[in-house]
Amino acid sequence: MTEAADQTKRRPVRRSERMAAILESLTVQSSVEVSLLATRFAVSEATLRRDLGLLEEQRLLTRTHGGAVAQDLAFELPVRYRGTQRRAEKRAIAEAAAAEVPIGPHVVAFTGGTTTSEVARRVTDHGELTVVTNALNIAMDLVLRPQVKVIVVGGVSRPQSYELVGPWAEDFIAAVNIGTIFVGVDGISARGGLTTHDEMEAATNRAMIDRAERVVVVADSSKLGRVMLARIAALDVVDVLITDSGTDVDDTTAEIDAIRALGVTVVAVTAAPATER
Amino acid sequence: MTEAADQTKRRPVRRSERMAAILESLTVQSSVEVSLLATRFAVSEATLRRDLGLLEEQRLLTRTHGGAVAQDLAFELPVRYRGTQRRAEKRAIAEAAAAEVPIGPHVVAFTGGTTTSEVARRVTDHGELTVVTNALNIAMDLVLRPQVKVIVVGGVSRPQSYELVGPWAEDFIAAVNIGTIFVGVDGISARGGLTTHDEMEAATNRAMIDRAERVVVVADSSKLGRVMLARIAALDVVDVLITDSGTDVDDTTAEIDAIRALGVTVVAVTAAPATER
DNA sequence: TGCAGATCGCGCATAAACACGCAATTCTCA
DNA sequence: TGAGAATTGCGTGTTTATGCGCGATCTGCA
Repeated sequence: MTEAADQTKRRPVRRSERMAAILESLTVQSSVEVSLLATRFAVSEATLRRDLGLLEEQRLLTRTHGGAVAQDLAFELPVRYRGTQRRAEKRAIAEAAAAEVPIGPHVVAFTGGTTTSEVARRVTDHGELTVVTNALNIAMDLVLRPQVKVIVVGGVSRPQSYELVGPWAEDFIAAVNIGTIFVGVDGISARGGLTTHDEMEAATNRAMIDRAERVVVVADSSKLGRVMLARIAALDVVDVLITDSGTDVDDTTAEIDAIRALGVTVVAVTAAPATER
Repeated sequence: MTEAADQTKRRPVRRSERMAAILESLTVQSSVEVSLLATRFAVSEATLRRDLGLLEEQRLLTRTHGGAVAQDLAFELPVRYRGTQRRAEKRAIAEAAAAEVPIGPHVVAFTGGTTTSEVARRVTDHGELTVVTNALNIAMDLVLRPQVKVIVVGGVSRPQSYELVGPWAEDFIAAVNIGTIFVGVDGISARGGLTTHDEMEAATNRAMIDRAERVVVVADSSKLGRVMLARIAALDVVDVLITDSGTDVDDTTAEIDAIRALGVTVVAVTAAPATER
């Protein structure tokens, strides 16, 4: 498990990598030591203390004498540390999703999730937009872009997910009209519809969908056929599903066909090959 | 338009290709180095930094020293948007502000600003709290803490300031009850009251103040006696002002006395013993 | 409680990485 | 073919990351 398997890097490891590695260690180990980390990364202990200090400042761990221990929250890493999985797929999906947004002024909405975050970044490259979202991380990303007007749906934040949910969120949403919404889900299937693991999130996402003219679901192929606890909506509200043609072709295509049969336009992208064009 | 005309390319490696390749590396690698990329593409490091700069501008990655990391695992300090000015003062003010919050469950609110952001961090070190804020950066910071319940006021984000404002924000606020609110201002004076440079912000802040039982203003001494365009409220709504005893003692104390005369409890902290650089 | 050793925080020095402006080159388009 | 724009490399001064050494602080043990 400890792929701390020393690569015997003569060269010291850069700060960003060190910090990521430290956090990852803490998800399996619950505590780390300054001296060991210093050896592992081939840097001085002073430098390592600085790293730990920075991480502590962000509340991602707690310093102790001789090292650091995990913060409760470090077990469920926030979005930005979870993103490494299926990144190529997400990116390809995001490219395709950008094509769903018409040129010119338009109101686009995003629910939370790593895939939707990626989509949000791509989509907002293309001109002036108004964006509605209940995901804090997406809002933070977009707020710096002058050509994008960002409307954040108020509400209560579920820890671990940057999403704002609850009755306040739903009241807020009722006052907004959305052109195209990009929905991230934990599961999508012909039988189960759109599902997610959290019931509050499901209700809020449903409210947003109800206010949208056009519903686009973005989900990598691992979500296909999966059914989670909370149902967001049935598939008949969905206009388009953008996914990737995963590796296990059998199940994937079967499920895609079933979804198509329900009237959903399915776009299956191929995750980035060696190079594009 | 530039890269649309992607025709024959036999020269080294062009910018658009480099950028595509960099992004692709990041889908597999999570971090890249300037020096290695420069070698790989046979261009100078200066050019590569420019590439990375452009990509960062589009939020497709995050620069680090010596390279870049994929966007979703960038760890930056949320409150970066106004450097290190008067950091010692803000810190000292934040310490004092933490004392204003009673032990035990309590609803605390924060408006936007660098000082309030610092206060929010300190205050939430001390146990269980419910936090209401219209500042995206504060929300992002606190959402990581399991012991804090974060309620974000929905609304439209003003560019450059992470603050959510507007009529939607005010409607939202009307449904919330606040115990103690920490207000950041651009100016505070006996004559002008609490002021800020943006009128939307002023209205939203005012709405939050109206819902609070206790109003604490946090402002470093450079704000004392200043009057900006938009008035948030008169001083009679303020219970406490926390500031620092600045360098030019004459003006500062005069203004503080005037504010005290209006019934405001003024706490003037001394900026950190540590040297400021 | 008091002591020894480990750990820490902090300031300083150094080297790497950086941003910026300028000039030379290459490319685009008419 | 030539003018204008974009791209690139280099040199400048500035910022950032790192390692070392000092005195202060903490941990563990008697």
